[in-house]
Amino acid sequence: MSTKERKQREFAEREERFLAAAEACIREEGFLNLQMARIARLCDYATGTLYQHFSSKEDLLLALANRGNEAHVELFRQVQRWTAGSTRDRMFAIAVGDFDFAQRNPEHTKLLQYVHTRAVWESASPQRREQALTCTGPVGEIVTGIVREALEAGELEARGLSPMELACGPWSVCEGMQALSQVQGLFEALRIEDPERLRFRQVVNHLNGMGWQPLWDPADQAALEQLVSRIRTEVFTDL
Amino acid sequence: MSTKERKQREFAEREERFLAAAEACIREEGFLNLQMARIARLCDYATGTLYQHFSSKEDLLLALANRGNEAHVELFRQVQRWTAGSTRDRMFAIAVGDFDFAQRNPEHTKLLQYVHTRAVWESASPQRREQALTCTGPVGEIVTGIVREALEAGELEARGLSPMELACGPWSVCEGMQALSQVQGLFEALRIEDPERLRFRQVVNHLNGMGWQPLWDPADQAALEQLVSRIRTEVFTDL
DNA sequence: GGCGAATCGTGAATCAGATTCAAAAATTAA
DNA sequence: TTAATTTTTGAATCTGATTCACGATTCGCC
Repeated sequence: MSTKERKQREFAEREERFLAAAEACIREEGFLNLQMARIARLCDYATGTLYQHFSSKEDLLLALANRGNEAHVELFRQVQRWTAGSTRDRMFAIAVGDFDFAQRNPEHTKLLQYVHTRAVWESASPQRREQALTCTGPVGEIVTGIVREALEAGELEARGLSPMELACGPWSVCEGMQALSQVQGLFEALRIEDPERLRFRQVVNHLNGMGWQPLWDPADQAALEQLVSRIRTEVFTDL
Repeated sequence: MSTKERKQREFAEREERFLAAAEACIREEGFLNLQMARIARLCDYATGTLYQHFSSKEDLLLALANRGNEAHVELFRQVQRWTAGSTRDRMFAIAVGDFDFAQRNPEHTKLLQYVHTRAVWESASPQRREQALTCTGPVGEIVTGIVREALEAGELEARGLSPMELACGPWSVCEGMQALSQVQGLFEALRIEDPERLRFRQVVNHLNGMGWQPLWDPADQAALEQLVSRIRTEVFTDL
């Protein structure tokens, strides 16, 4: 059935072109002004054709978020390859990568936040939602891998939590700080001057609270900055 | 100028009526199906009149979120009044209250998440955004109040962070877990069975990591459950 | 009270843009 | 080559937010 396969491939290629066009549109004018018809026109297809790929605009947005996730996962893989760091430093590196990724891809970050909204999430097709969950799989594996290694090395104690549950701690700290910093003006109103430093401090605190060895002195700002810049040069060399 | 005052009062009353009607609509059919015209009609006003109060639908949604914030703040006040608990227990009580509030007001929680989205936030009027920031003020005061008290009592060390920055730690944990649990199906996919227990564990870990005395044994599940239920009966008596 | 000016409320009309679907085109099968 | 099937098309539909010209109301002043 080579013809059927070819069809499938072509279909996938077209979808990719749609997504690339959508991304271009978003770069131009932000994702709030994204128009379905414009995407189709940009690719020389009719609007209706677009709807053979995406059940709705929200569905397309989620697909776009999923697509961008690839680059995100790549960061995590880079951490995975960084065997020079301790398990704790690697977990911390995840947080640094996550932060830098958000900084470098503000539109994608906004989009991600938007599609994770209950309102939007529920308007996407079930298939797309499943795809979204699936494509966070690798992230989960990498992170729990680090946790598992730490458990085996005795650098961390499970205390009744699964590796995934343990990983959720630092994850929610990152996610939470991210969410807060997305609210424009909040940190200013709260008189918080250096959100980046604060975020990393919170992660350090949290890792300490998990008892992840070796514990850090959270007050040692210099050491923290050194670790961050070390991670940025050693792990995320391409950025 | 009593007539001018009366005008203002009537205007405010009308706004309140609009918001109440909007809330009723949302209860009926979720905030995604909220229609401006319907709200106006429910209050026996023309659509245009609604727009004298709210510059756009997003603006109205943010106003609605701000309005609901009142009940949220009330929870925090209850914690403030609970002088029987240690500072640490009080901070923990904030987390419990926050969680329970989200459970009890799912529509409001979804709405809050939605309006905090960069996309929506930026479509609201600057005045409304400011109002939103202002009305989180009391929350900040209560929480930093607890932190300050802990600092004075020597139960917590600042280590170079301001009270607000310290408070951001537990806050972001709550916010992050909240954000993750809003993504329908995520915890199931991650094989996390008891998000509530996990959330409280994360908060305990985090408070430990901040060095907030007295430290807790995070593995002591029974003690944790006891604290949670104690808080629920002693602090949030009305729920 | 009466008058013009200013403000307010109205809701039909406008506008935007997502979504649909009947017809046309292309592809496949016989 | 023709008929059946699938795909594509894009104009038409539909929903619903937003606007604005108009009439009603109130205000300040005489």
